[in-house]
Amino acid sequence: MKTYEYLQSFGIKPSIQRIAIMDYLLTHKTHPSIEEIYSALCDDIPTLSKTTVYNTLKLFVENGAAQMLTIDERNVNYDGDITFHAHFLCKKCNQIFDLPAIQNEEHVGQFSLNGFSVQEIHQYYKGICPSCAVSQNMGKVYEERDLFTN
Amino acid sequence: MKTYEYLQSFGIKPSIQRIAIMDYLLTHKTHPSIEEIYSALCDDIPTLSKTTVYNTLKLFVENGAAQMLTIDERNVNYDGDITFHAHFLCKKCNQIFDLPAIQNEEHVGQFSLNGFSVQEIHQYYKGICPSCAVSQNMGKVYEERDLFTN
DNA sequence: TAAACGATTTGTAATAATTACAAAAGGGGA
DNA sequence: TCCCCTTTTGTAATTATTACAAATCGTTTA
Repeated sequence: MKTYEYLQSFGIKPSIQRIAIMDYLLTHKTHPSIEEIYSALCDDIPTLSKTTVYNTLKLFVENGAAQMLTIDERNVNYDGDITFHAHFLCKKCNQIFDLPAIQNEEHVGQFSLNGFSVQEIHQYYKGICPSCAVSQNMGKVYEERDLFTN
Repeated sequence: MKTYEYLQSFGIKPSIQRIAIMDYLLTHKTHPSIEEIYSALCDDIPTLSKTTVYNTLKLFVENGAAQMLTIDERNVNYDGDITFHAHFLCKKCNQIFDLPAIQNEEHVGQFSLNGFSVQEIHQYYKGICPSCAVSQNMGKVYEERDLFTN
């Protein structure tokens, strides 16, 4: 499906900017921030305003075409993948990764939990990602070697 | 246990400010923001600086005496309850509530998931809380009545 | 084709949260 | 009391986000 049709399927009227932003979300699984999207698209759309990126992503979220992640305390991130999955934030490189969610049968649509009307579920993990764990261990190795060389 | 002993049990050297902030966290289950804590304690400690509140909560989190919640995109919130539980953010009143977590056996301590070294798990729900749901329905009732009175 | 209208985009300015940093204050031990 | 280290404080800077009005765009209508 073409991106402008995809937007229309969420009731969103397509525009150059909206198509470009949704395209970016669908082809970059990096859970980008506003800044990342803005910087990346500035080359193609030199007149692009950061306000447009804010407005557009707000529109996408309101229409269910994207989800907003609040895993990183520094800024908000966006995900064009609206299927149910968990996210992992590496405390070292600040990258966000997809992980399978702890399944519970109730995750489809709106449901009630202890009297609370739940519209969204977010499962966030924080820690160290595999590649940062490697460089962390390399650091340890260097430290140990230093014990001998000193 | 007195609060200064509680802090010491996490390796935190007590001070007037640290005790007051931890006391606030332990007696207010509102998941307060920096601003809420600062405003509340200004009466008792008139010289209190907001920077101290930031520094202190960072220290608490680093020492495992409190947890930082990133459920609200507007600001960070803190929780003195360090037991494993989920959180619910009401999109209407922006209050945060405790809910039981989806249990998974791995939630104790650090563990590995798909090669990712997990140090923290957060389960966030977003939607409408019971009391806001009531006022929302009342709004509907008023609207319906207006259909007749107009 | 041009005028008109509503929706979208843009740029700037304001707001709000957070961080950086250096000076001041506090709290023991010698 | 002096000294040293830690903690606190205040201010300024930075950053993310929002508000808002002007400009632009697209489409419809005359």
